[in-house]
Amino acid sequence: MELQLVNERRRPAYAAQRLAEFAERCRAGGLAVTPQRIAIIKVLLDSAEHPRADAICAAVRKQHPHVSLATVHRTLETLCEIGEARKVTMLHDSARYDGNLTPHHHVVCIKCRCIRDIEIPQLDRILAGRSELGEFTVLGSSLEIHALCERCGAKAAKRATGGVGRSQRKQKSSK
Amino acid sequence: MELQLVNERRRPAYAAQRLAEFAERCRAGGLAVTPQRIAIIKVLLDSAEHPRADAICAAVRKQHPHVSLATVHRTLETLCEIGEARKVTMLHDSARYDGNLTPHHHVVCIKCRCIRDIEIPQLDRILAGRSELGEFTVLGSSLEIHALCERCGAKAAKRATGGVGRSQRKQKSSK
DNA sequence: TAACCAGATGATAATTATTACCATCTAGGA
DNA sequence: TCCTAGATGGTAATAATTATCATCTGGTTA
Repeated sequence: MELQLVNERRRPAYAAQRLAEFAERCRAGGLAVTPQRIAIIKVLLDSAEHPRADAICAAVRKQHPHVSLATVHRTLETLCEIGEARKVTMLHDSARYDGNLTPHHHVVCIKCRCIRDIEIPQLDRILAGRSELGEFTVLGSSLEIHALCERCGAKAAKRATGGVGRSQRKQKSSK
Repeated sequence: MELQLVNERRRPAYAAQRLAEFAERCRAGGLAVTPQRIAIIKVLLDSAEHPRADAICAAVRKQHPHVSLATVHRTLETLCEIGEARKVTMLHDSARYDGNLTPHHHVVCIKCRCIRDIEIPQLDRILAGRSELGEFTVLGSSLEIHALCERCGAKAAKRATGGVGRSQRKQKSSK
């Protein structure tokens, strides 16, 4: 299977392009274009580290020392909501455990966060043949499929048809 | 690609088997076999919910009302270390963000938790063709490859050869 | 251009999950 | 049966995130 580390040399051009489009995309998503948001997306686009909120905040503060950590947290979530960023750690809220040791993967409902096991023997076979990846020594892997479960899908469909038309972005997942 | 939800009917037999082997496996892993550990693995094996520590604790307390939540947290981590359980949320400690919106996946070092992007166009193509999975509506997916980065792999190798031979289980990741 | 206001921010308190600590207990070997 | 390394319970401490709220400002409208 074709499988390779992303070339870091592509980053500057990609970041520049995304930054150029950022203001327009904010407006499209119904967001004000603030200096904080621009500073935060800039740091994120320039980083290869998949950083945490505190690291982004520290980097932003080099230019804008007044920025609040709460703003950074809020902004990152907001950017994810309008699709300008992606949270790598979908289920980071709390640790979840699995007693099933047989090779398997997971489907996760993005709303209620229920998880079910899935089997993909073909994928397991392909990955079992890989022991290194660039400078990394491969130990294992796990595919996480993001989905809506039956119940949450039904709710979303009902809201879409019978809804009162209020801003969709406001809907928070019911933890 | 073969890809299906795991059949829940298999669980009872699997759980019984694992439970029967549990004491022996604890000893093999250098762990005492305590009533708490047995109660915790039993709850975990009987659950399809990929539960959190507090849910496991609540279930355990139905039989052993005295069990501490701290013990449940510790035990779950310990079970993962000897390979009797698996943490679904490898990177749950804190949220990590990514500004790269092009389809890609991640390699994660299990020691230092550094993350690098990888591309697997073939996998993306396969998954893009899937819009439902049992009762789930598929939205996206993310493969997480667990690995050792160059630096951490080198450290581990040095410890293995020149080490003082103390219990490997004790080594905690340096956050 | 000026005035307005919904939404954004900063500062800080509150919450939540997890880990640290330590006195006590116990599994399992001598 | 005795002993001790390791396990546990109870609780304090920590760390990440979210909530709250007074203030501010981007962007629309008059």
